[in-house]
Amino acid sequence: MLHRHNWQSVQEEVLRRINAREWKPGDQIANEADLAAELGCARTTVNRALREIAKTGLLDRRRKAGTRVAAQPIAKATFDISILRQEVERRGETYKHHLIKREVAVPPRTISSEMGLTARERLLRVRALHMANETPYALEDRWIHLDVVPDAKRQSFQEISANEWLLRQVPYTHGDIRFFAQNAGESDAELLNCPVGAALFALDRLTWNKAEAVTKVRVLFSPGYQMHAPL
Amino acid sequence: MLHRHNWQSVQEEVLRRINAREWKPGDQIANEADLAAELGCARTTVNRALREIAKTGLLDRRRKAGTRVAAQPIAKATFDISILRQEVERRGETYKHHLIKREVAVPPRTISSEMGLTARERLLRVRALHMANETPYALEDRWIHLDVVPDAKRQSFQEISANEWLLRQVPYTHGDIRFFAQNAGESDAELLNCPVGAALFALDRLTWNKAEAVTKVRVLFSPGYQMHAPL
DNA sequence: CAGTGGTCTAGACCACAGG
DNA sequence: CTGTGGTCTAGACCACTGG
Repeated sequence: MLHRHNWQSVQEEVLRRINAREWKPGDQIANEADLAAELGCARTTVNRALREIAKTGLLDRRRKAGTRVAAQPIAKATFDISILRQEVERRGETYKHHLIKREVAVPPRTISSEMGLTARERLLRVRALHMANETPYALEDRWIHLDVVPDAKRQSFQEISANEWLLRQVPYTHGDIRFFAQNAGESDAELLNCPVGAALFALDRLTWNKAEAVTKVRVLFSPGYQMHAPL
Repeated sequence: MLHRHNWQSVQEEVLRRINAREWKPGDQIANEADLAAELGCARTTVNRALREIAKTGLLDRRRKAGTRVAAQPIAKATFDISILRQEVERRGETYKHHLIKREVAVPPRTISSEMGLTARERLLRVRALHMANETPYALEDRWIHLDVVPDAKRQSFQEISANEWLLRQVPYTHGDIRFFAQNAGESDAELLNCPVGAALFALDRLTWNKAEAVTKVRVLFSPGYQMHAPL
């Protein structure tokens, strides 16, 4: 083994050994210094390679305990969650959106408690239908916390969708996203032009700016929608 | 601005500036050397901080062109895809699984073409029901390429599920995962103990070892299942 | 307490791509 | 051609934690 002088080739070599079962699940592998000596590079380089592998879940690293091949590999899939318009246009289709409703209202209890608000607080609700090539693509139902995003009052969300406006204009610190399946209700079915009861892919997304909830959105996708990622 | 001597605090400071719109979407920011001088640390440290931010999609970096705040932030959500047993047990529930079928058969055309096989090649098919606290959790329908995983012939998959055995024993180089929604068919409904037509969260997963397909699996989850991730 | 990973530093060279 | 990020190196100190 000679001259692994960059971290990618060190990574390749380590992955090869794991793959070939030279290092088996649960095994402790050589420490960074030894591995660096063996491969003929600096410890920093080995560190980089192993750190990146550990992030994928294939290695388990702890000070003093050393580095081990994960006994139970956990696959991590990373999905890009972009603006709906981009998603449609990247597929070479024509994007449009229609505003269905825009009102200030008191949300259901479940929403206000998720967002950490009092039960009576009024939020801006925006519903919109996103289209790809003139056919329904996704149905957006959003609640916006006006105390956090006062500018939203002055936005009609006709020219630009709430989805796009918020992502562009409003910073957030963290959030949470959930994927699930849901049967189309009557109004969903009508808007998405699909049978009542059709299985719809859905997501709920809640974003925060520090301790304050910014917006909560549910998106229902037309039947046939798939979300995919490399593994 | 003094003494940002570790990459996490450099990262915090950069994120703060983006968040506070001191650096706006599309703006080019200071180069690494200048930033290092300003913050009082080595360039390497700034590099680490910016590299990590760029991986989340919030910065766009190119040699010579410099570093810019992403004009259209793309959120990346990372999901842990673990063994079903672990998923159940982590929720504090009791896991069991039942083998429904184990046979060698010719798969449908769609499967064999996805896996890059000739239409007549025979694969091992395993269907199993995964249970949490004695109630159905997920239904697994799997095809295994026996040329790549000959050991699978000797496994009954009664003691250990195919899901777990493969992830533990069989290495793969890459794969692809898809999430979607699907209405429960009659046999799905019977096995999962849910109404026919219920919206089920589903995933298809195809894994490869270099150029050879290892296994293709479809998992249907019981109604109510959610997959979530931080953002 | 001592072994291991985590990180920082200063300096260097290189690869890429903008102008 | 030249500015920028990408990386490597040797050496150092530190933080954590297992034994």
